[in-house]
Amino acid sequence: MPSETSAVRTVNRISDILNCFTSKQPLLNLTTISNTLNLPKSTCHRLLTALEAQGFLARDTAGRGYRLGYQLLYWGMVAQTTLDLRNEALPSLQALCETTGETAILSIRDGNVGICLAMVESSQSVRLTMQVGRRIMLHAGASSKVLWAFLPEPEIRQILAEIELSPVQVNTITDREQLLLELGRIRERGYAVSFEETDAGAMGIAAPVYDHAGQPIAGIGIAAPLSRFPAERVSVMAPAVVDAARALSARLGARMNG
Amino acid sequence: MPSETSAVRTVNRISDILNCFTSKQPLLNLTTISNTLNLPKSTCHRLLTALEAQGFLARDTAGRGYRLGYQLLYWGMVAQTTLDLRNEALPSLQALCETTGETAILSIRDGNVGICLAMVESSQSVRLTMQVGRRIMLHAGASSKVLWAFLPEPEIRQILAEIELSPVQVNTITDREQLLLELGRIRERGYAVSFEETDAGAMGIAAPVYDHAGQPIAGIGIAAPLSRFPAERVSVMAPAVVDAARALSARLGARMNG
DNA sequence: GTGTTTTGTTCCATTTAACGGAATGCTATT
DNA sequence: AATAGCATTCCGTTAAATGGAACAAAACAC
Repeated sequence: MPSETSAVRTVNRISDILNCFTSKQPLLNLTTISNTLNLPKSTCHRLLTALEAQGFLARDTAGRGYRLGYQLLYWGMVAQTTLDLRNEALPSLQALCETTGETAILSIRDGNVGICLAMVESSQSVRLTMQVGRRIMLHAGASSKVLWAFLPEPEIRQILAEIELSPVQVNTITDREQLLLELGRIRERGYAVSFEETDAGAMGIAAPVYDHAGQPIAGIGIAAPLSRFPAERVSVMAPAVVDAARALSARLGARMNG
Repeated sequence: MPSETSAVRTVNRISDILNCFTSKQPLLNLTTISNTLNLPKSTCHRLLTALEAQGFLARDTAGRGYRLGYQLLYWGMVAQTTLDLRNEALPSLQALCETTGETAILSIRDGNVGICLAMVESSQSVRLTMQVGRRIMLHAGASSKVLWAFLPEPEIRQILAEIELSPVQVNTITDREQLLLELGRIRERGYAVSFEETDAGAMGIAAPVYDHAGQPIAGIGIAAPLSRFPAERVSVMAPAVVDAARALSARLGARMNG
């Protein structure tokens, strides 16, 4: 599944190599990577050596394989601290977490994936967990759906055509028609809701955040265990989420119509 | 200052480009990068476009420039969760923070720079702050000095010859002879101490962590405001730091001599 | 310990993919 | 409308990356 569409092949290859590493597969050796990407061993070896020299990768202590390097840690840190959206959002998340008592999440769309940009965890012992930086699929979960429900129709159709609707949990929407209708409902309602679309025993509510140009650029929401959050409670808590999103939008310079 | 020594030029260039971005200079445009690296604009443009396509970089909302992309956030996250040293160290840091009441830091050496790998912040209102992933210079601060004080002599001399001893704070050691002597003192004492070498009004204590092969691979230490930590208190608190380092080493499979 | 397989590393002739100078296009700014 | 400061595209050239194959080093089996 090597990626295409890029002006410099080497960049794609590097990206492909880095994407071989996941939390579940943190340690890979030359042969594995070479096979996965259908890259000749010598080519792969040369790239890996170069990546290691620059700190993209590091050899495991025992020398048994490669892992992601500390340089990525550093760049990730710089990326994080320089995202002004994130900085602006932290107070809103904090407030949202306090008023609802649940984990508050800021998500953004990057192409056809969502990313958790920031998070404030509920202090309750039973709580939903997320990791900053984690990629999420656009079709499942309130924080994901809200990221594209408010885009212009053509863009929505474009994304809908491109993404894969793999089932994640019992209620994941896997039908394109259904999903399109759901996005419509989200627009009407002004916020997205999900029950067990991504995690068993979990639900979520999320509302869109707009930038100064009026473009939907992020989603702010909460995730809670079902046990504490029956469907009836959604309409009670949703306003808090919508308000938080609106407040953040305002802080980013968005002008609300009406 | 483009880096050399790597098998694939493109990898170096990518690394150089990414390193143009810092917390202080998060937003850069084509011309700036092109000038900084002495790279022809067209070449630079092609690379930037490719990097953007793969998520290494992202265009600023207003389209005025490039910033580090979310993909780096993701890779950074994966790197962080897969570093077993970090996972092993967190309990030690937590304990150290509790017994001393100060911010506890785990640092490692990556070539000629140190990196803050993990941190547990003191709950005191006046406290030292660090950021995970931040790069630190090897010659200033206890957590830095301890990273190479216990290396074999030739390696120490090698590093000493390569690094630049720029003054950071009032007490930063900027003389190579002095620094060599200081490293000797650290070896004798078994831990490193610093007073205002990196931050005004701050001090630090750090001890070496050894891996299963007996190699010094990390440093564990505390950083505190001077107001709370006069020189007399060092000898009282140092054992706690040394113990934490020793405990972590043991957990990593290091066998202590004696 | 010896043979065998697997994995990692180096070599080098070939060719393609990256290169970069120059021309063009696009926005702001005055 | 003119200018300046950028960003983008073009295309002939060439060096830089390529990858098959040979070699080396572990890891494994017996």
